[in-house]
Amino acid sequence: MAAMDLRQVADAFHERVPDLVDSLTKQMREVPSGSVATYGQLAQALGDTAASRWVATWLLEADCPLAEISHRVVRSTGEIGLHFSGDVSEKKRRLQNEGVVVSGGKVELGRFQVELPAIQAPLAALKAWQNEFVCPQAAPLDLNAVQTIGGLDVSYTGHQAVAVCSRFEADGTSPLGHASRCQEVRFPYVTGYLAFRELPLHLELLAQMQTEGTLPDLLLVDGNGRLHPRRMGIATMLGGLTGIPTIGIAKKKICGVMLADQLSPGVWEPIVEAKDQANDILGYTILPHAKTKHPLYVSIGHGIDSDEMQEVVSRSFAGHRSPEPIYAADRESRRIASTLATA
DNA sequence: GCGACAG
DNA sequence: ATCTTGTCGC
Repeated sequence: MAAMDLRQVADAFHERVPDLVDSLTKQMREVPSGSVATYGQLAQALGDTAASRWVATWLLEADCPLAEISHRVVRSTGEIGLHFSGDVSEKKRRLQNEGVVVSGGKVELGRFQVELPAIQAPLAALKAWQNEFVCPQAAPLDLNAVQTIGGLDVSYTGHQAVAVCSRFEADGTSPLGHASRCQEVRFPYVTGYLAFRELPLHLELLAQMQTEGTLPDLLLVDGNGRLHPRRMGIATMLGGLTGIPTIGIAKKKICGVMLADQLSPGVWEPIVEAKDQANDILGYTILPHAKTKHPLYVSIGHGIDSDEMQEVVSRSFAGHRSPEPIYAADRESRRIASTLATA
């Protein structure tokens, strides 16, 4: 594939990422005094109930611009839930002041729940993007032609994020150095949408590396690839956007089930959507070594097949839970993030 | 009560 | 991911 201009790819992607805080703010204006909405209802209005936890935690943040009306958002059970002041009775007081009846710690939703007007649902649009995204045809990977492998990870200090790409030789365990990029992050973490939070960083970093001539031939990405509710995890989207072969490496399972009953150190076990779909392998789980009880979840990103993926990841293990490129990127990004903490 | 889902 | 003390083990 002809080399992509990653500067342009990064700009185009950034352009398409919506501002969820803006959308939530607009929705909250539709919840008047004397009525309530639920966390899930607001998330659904944004396009996916998967965002309900983010809605709840965002409204609890001390510096949230919506704090003064956050008492109007309650749980789907009618329980009033938590309040940013740290005092639940304060939330109850505010609700009662606005005419909302709270009895037994609960609000009668049938009587007080607001009806939200259907508007632009940013998460629904992103979900559609994931479903429709087609990775450009990639040339078959020649593992012997791979010179360098990169590990990509991100650490945070508040809303400041630090992305690091750790470069390694093709053996997967010989370090060559790091490249890093710091940036403000607005998009929240919502299960299934990690790409929209972290890809802007990764793409900026890779565009920078392309300029320096240090772009790796293969990338290990923190997060999933095909092992994703819509088969479009961050590793897959990154590979499709850049044309660089990618592998997704996750420490926790996002979906699917393991076919086998047991896990043995060093053995790759397929993950499928359900046990009656054994022919459609989404990814693999593996215990890197006998010392760990917690497995890794590895899946194809883009431009590489399962055998090659297992070969590359297996030879990148060196005593840590994660493959060395990911482990190194994790440590370096945390180091830099801790540097920014008091700055 | 059960299930639990990347960073 | 981050917030956090001590504690167990190489």
